[in-house]
Amino acid sequence: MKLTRKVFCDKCNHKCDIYEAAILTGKSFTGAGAIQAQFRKHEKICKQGDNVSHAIYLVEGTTKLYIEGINGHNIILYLMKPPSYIGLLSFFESIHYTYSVTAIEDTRICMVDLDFLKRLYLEDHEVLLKLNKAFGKSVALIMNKIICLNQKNIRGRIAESLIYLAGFYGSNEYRLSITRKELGEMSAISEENTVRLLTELKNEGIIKVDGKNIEIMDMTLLKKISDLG
Amino acid sequence: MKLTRKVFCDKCNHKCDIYEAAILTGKSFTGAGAIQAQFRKHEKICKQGDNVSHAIYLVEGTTKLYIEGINGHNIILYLMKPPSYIGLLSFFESIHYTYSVTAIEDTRICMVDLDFLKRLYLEDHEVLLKLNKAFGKSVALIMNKIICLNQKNIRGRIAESLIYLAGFYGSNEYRLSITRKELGEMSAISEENTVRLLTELKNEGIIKVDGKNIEIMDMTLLKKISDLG
DNA sequence: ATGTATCATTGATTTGTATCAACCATATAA
DNA sequence: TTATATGGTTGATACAAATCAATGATACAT
Repeated sequence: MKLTRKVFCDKCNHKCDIYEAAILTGKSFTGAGAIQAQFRKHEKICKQGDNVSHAIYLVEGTTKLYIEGINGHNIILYLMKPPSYIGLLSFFESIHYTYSVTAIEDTRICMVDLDFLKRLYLEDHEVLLKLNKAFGKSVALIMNKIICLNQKNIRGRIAESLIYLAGFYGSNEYRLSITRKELGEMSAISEENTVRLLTELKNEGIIKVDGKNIEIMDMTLLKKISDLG
Repeated sequence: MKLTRKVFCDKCNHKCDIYEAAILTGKSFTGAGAIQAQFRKHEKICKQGDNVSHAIYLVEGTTKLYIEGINGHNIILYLMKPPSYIGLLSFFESIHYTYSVTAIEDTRICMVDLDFLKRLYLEDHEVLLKLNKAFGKSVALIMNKIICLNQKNIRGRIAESLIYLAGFYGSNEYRLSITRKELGEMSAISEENTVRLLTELKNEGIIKVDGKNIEIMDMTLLKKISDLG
């Protein structure tokens, strides 16, 4: 593998440490067509409709991946934490992003030049299989989302989102890194109804809510609510 | 390329003519891990949840690709006509189908063994790029669908479906190969409201409806209805 | 310390859309 | 030939969820 081009981060001017590319390939090598960048909370990492020039890889922080809909009405498909490929779904069509990604925490990313990545996967098919696998996972998620949003009532939808978040944070007790409005956007519910449902579930003793802190008290019941929709 | 395994169709016992695999690769070669099968109208070609063992390629006929939702309530993502890869979206995750495909006309398909296809794309990267491209296109379509179904009213949704069908059939005047119920499933509308909307648009002179025959009279207006949602 | 934006909450009202019910037309099977 | 299923249509009704409106809480900037 003779990929020796050294590059520097265009934002912070730090040399990219390449370990992200190493993760991508499963190999270690020196020098790569990769640059590093940082984003602060609320900053947009990639924008729906923009040209895709890099494969973006999340190194640190949390982001939301969402579709920008009609008059500022978004749908959040999922949250992302490292390690994950941000630019993935669009990499394969390699024209325009079909979604946007915004940092919900301060974030560090690694941008791998698409041409470079193509060379990578021509030389190493493992890269490709990894990408494919992650890709397929996203698609499965999206399919489920379509059904959820269209066929469950708002109670079932928010239950599903709360369960998803428990998985995302790795615990039934977590501190939300998103606002009520965003929780609504995950479930295609208005902000007001999102709040109402949270207090409703709280009053039923299914969850505990204290500001941003959520605790799922009765996961079995919550799952049932999600399933019956 | 030494892919010489000859196979026969498991349904009709005819030898597969391999031209589909040739299309897949852009090359012609003799013998392949591909079998051919036929399906009649209403027959299911692949089923959501089933194992993915072959890449399925549509050779003749028309199919619908849909997600099976809660209590028999489906959402049709799009229709397919040849040439197109049916098993595509799930090939990359290569575990289970995340959707179902059913013939809406008598259909002929070619099933390419996944292991065979993997060998193909290890040997020829063009195959992969083609698959990726088609894949990306599907994803773009799905993203749009999510927004459409969630943020447009039923009038905007059916307008979008009618426009989509015009593109699919290649003319503003076409004969529906799907029922009213299925037209509704394309737009996540109940069958009853689908019918109501069709007659409504007819009475407004925007479309002509005569049984299965649809003609879009005022495409500009229909587009506006679709856009304003 | 005061103003301003963001975020959260609750109640009242409206409306879009599904559902229910009945009926007709046509094709297919017994 | 009469059944029986499938597809299409229309009207009346019910309800889920968005929207509107008002208000409080918290954080942030000047």
